[in-house]
Amino acid sequence: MAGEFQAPRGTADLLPENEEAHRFVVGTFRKVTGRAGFRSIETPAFEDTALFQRGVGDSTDIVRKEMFTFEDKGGRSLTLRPEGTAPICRAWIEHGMNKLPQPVKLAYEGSFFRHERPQAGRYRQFHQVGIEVIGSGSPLADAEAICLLDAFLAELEVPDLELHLGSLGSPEARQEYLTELTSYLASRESELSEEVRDRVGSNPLRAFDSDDEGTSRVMEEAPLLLDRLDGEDREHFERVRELLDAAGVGYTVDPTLVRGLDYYGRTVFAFTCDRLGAQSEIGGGGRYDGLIARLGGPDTPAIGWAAGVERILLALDREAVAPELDLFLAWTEDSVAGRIPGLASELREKGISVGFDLAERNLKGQLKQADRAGARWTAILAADDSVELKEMETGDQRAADLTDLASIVAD
RNA sequence: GUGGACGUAGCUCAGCUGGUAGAGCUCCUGGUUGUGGUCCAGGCGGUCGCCGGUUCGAAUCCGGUCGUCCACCCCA
Repeated sequence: MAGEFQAPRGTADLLPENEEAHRFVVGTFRKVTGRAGFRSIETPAFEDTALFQRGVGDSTDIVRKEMFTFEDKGGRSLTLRPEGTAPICRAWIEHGMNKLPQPVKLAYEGSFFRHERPQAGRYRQFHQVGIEVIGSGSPLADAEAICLLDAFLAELEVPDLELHLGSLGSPEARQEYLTELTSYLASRESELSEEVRDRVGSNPLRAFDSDDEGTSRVMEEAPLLLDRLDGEDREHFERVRELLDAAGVGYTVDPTLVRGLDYYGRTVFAFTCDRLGAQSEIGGGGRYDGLIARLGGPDTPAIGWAAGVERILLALDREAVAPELDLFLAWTEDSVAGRIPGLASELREKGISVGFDLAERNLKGQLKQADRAGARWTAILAADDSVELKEMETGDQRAADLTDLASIVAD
C-alpha cells in the first residue's frame, strides 16, 4: 500500500513462496504428460484478434466481453490469448503438423488473459496447463485425455474432486436440441423463474442449474441432449464411458454440462472441487473436431483440456515452503572474507547448495543469516585456516578440515 | 457490466460517541571485542488509499473516486 504503483487489477506477483508452489504444479504436469509421450509447445502470448473471434466463437462471453485487444503500430488488431486451444491449432496448421505421425500430442503451460472482474479463483492474468491430442477421432483419444487429467490431479493429490462427463453431439444435433429445448421452455414459461425466463434466449441450458422450485419441476421433464444423440455420437459416448469404466476412472454423467467455447462437440468433461468457492471448476475440456477446418486447415478431429494452476493451488491449500540450504559459510575475521566466494563456488560445483552473508555482518549476524536461510550446516572459517563445523538443528559443533567439508555435508 | 463488505506501519490488527496515531510480528543495532533459533533494551518504519465537504479541529462524520475481497453473469 505504500508505493505509488500496484500490480494491475486481477494480476498478482508470484512471490518466492508461491512461485515454488506454482512450479510444483507445473513440474508435476510435465512429469505426467512427459511419461505419456506428450511434447511441449509454446505459442505467443498474443495473436490475431480474428483467430479468437473465429476459433472461440463470436457469440461466446470470452470474445464478446473478456478479451484484452489492442492495435499494433501497423494497425493490426491483436489480442492477449484468452485460451490455448485456438493458438495451438493455428500453429498446427501453420507448421504442417498434419504431416507428422497422427495424432500429434502436445502439452502447454503459460499465462492467459481474460478481462473479467476478479474473484476467488479468477484473475485477469492466470496460468493454465493443458494438452491437445490432434488428429484422432477415436474414443481412445478421449479416454486418454481424460485419464491424463485424472492422473495429473491425482498425482497432485487434489482433494474432493468430481468428474462431470457429457456429450454435446454434433453441431447439428446440438442446434436441433436447443431449438427443441427453447420451445419446451416457452411452452411452460409461466412456471419458470424470472431470471431463467430472461436467459432462455441466450443460454437455455442454464435453466437446468436453477434452484428455483418451479423451474426445477419444469426441468425434470425437459428434453435432454444426451437422449437426442444420433447413432454415431451415441456410440462414441458409450465407448468413452466403457473405456473410463475399464480404466477405473469414476465420473458422473452430466447432461447439462456446458462449455464456454463454441468449438466443442461430442465429449465434454470437467473436474470440479467444491472447496474453491464459486469458481469450482479446476480443469476441463472436450472434443473439438471442427476447429482446425474452421481455422483453414484440413478437416481434423481433436480433443484437449486445460487446468487452472491458481485453482489447483487454491484446492491444495499448500503450505509455503521454507528455504533450504546445505551449508552456510561464515568467517571470524574480515581477512578471511575474501576467500569465501571462491570456496562457495567450488563447493557448489560439487552439487552442494551454499550460501554466505552478503552484508558484512559480524559473526553473530552471520549465524542469524544462516538460520534464516535454512542452513543445515554452518562452517566457521578462521584466519589460521581452522574450520568449525556446526550442525544448526542440534547446535553441535566440531573442528573439521576444509577439504572434508563437501563429504561431511553431502551425507 | 451489476451488487455487498472492506481500505490505519512490510505483515496481522487496535484506535468508543471528532482533539492531527498505537500494539504484536518482521527488519536493524546493542546486551555477548568469535557463535543462530529463547530472553532483554533501543531503533527504523505511517501524506491513517486519494480528492473534496462539514468543523476551531477528521484516521474518526458526509460525498465522490480509486483499489482489494466476495458474489452474480460466465469460466481455468
